[in-house]
Amino acid sequence: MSEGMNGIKRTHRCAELSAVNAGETVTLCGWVQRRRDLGGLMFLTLRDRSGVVQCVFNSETDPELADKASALRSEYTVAVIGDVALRGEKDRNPDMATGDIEVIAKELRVFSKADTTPFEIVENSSVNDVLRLKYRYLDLRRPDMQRIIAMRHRITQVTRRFFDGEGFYEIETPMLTKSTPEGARDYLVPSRVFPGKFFALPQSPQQYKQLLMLAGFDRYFQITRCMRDEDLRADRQPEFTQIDLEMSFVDRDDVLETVEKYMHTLFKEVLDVEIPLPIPRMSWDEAMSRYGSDKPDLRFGYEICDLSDAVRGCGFKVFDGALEQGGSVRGINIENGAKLSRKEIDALGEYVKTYRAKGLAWAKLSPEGHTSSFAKFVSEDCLKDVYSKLGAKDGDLVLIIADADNRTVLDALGALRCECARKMGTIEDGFRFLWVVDFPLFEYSAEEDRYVAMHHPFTAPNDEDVDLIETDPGKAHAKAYDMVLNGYELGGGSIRIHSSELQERMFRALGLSDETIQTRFGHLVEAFKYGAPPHGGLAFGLDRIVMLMAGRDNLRDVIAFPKVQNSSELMMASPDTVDQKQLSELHIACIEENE
RNA sequence: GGCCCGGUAGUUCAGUUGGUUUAGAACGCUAGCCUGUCACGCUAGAGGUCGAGGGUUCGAGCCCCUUCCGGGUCGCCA
Repeated sequence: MSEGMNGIKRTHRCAELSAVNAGETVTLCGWVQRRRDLGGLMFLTLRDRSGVVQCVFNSETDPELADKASALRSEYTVAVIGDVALRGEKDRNPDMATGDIEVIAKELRVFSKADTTPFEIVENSSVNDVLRLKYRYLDLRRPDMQRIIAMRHRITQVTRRFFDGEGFYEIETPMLTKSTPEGARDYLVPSRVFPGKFFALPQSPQQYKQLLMLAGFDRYFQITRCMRDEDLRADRQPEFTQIDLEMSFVDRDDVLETVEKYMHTLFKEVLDVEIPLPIPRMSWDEAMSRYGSDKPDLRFGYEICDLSDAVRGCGFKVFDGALEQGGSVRGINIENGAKLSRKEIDALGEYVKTYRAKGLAWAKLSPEGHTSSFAKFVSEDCLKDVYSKLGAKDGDLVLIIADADNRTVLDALGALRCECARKMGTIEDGFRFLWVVDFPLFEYSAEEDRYVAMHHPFTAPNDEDVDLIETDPGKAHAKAYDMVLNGYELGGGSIRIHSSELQERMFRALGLSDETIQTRFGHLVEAFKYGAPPHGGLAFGLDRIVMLMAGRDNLRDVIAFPKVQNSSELMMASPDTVDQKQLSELHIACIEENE
C-alpha cells in the first residue's frame, strides 16, 4: 500500500540541512540512495535534487519503525520525519556536504516502492547511452545530470534578467510557419484544412524578428526552440534552443558590445568567471588563413603557415603540382611533436584524408636526426626555408598539406591542428572567446552554379562593399559576425538590410526570379516599404553554451530529452507510425515500400 | 549516402591461434548474520538466446556474409 502526503509537509531539502538545524524536527522527501543495515542500527542515505543526507533508524528505540525501514530498497520514494542531530566527533563524514549531521528518524512514509533500476543512480555513470536514454528519467536522477539541468535553468534565468534589464521585450513567434528553402531541410507539418499544403517548423525566427523590428518593438529576445531536419553531431541536435535577439537603430558594434556584455554577465553569475572585455575580433579571412576554420580554437597554437613561396619550383611533384593548379602548400609546426611515433603520424595522414586532403607530408626533427616523407625530393635550402618559416626546431614535427584547392588545404590543416592538440595534450584550460567578423557575403555553390548567401539573404554588405554585389560578388564582405568559444560557434548574426532597394539587388545577385522573390519573400519585401529601421541581431545556441559551461563535449548531456544519431528519441520511441484515420484526415496516402 | 569504432549476466568489463571442464570477475540483486556505517562488513545464492539471422568447421563468443542497434565523422547543417 503506498502512502501519500496527507498530514505532512516537507520542511527542507536534504542538503539544505546543516549544523545550524541541529535540534529541529524536519520532514524530508526523496529517494533512497542507499541503505546500510548494521543489524539493530540502520543508516539510510536520502536523496533529492539538492543532494543527500543520512537518516538513522534504531531498532532499540523504535523497533516497529526500524522494521518498516528495513524493507526499504534503493530508489524507493519516501518521506522521513526526524530530528536533526550533530554527529559524534568520530562519526562525521568530511566527504559529504551534510556529513556533520544526520536525521534521527521518528516516522517513515513509503510513497512508492521501486524495482531494481537498470543501472545504478550514481555520479559519473559509465552506462552506455542507449540504456541511459531509454531510461532517461532515471539517468536524470544522477547528481551530475541534476547539476547540469540546474545550471541550464540558471543560465536561462540570467539571460531573461539581463535582456529585460537592457530593454528587450520577450516576444513569442509561431512554431507553425512557412517553409523557406535556402538553408536546412525543414520539418514539415501537414495541414488538415488545406489538403496538400504544409506548415514548416521554424529553423529560426529570423524573418519574424525582423518584422518585429519593423513593428517598432525596438529590442526583442526569445528563448525558443528551432528545428532542422539534418544529420546530427556531438555538437548539433535536430531540435535545439536558440537565444534569439534583434535590435533597432544599431550598427554592428552596438550589437557586439551588447552581446559581449551579456556573455560577461552570464559567466560571472553562473560560473563566477570573469571574461575579459572586449572580446577580441578577427576577420573571417584571417581566421581561415591562420587557423583553417571560421571557428578557431585559440587555446593552443599550431598556426597555419603558407609555404607556397618557399617551395615554389622545389621539384617535388606534389607541391609543384598543387601550385601549378592554383592551389597552395601550407603547414603547421607541432612543438615537441617529434616524439610521436611513425604509426601515430600515419594515423594523422589518414585523419586528414577524411577532409579530402590527398596526403600529408611530414618531417620529424628528432635531435638524433631528421626523418621526413619529402626531404629527399627537395633541396637543402628549400627545407631550411620551410623550417624557418614554420619556426620549427629540433624536437618538433612539421606537417604539410598541398592541394590544388586552397579550401581543402585549409580545412584539413584546420582539423589537423585540433587533432594534434588533443593528441599532444596541449589544450589550455579556460574560456577563449573570439568574434569572427567580416564574413564573405556570398559563397559560390558549384552544385547550383550560382552564388548563395553565406549567412542568409537579409544580411547587409559592408558599407564599402555594396557595389561589389553586382561587380564582384565573391569579394564582398558582410556585416555578419559569429561568437566563437574554444572552437565552437556559440552564436552568429548580422546587421540586416533595411532598404527594400538593396534587398532587391541582393535577391537578384542570388539569381532569384521576381516570381520566386514574390512567393518566398513577398511579405518581407512589402513590409520594408512601410518604414524600416536599421537593425541587426544575433542568435545563440543555448545548448552549446550550457555544454561548454558544464565542461561537456556532447549536447546530449545538457538536454533533458535529446535525440540520438538517427534523430530518433529512445525513451518515447519517436518518431512512430500513426493511425490510418489520422493519415486520412491529413490527406496523406500511405505508400507501402517494398524492397 | 560514404568511412571508422562498438554490441558477452541487471551494469561495467575480461575472454589467448577457433578447442581445459558447466563462458569468468567486479558492482548490483536475493536471503541470513551484524548497534556507528557512509563504496559498511561477513556468509550463501540466483542471474547468460555471447545483438539477430545465415555460413565455414569435427568444433564458433572468437573466422566469413547479411542485418539490427548505438557512437564518432565526411557529405549535409542559409
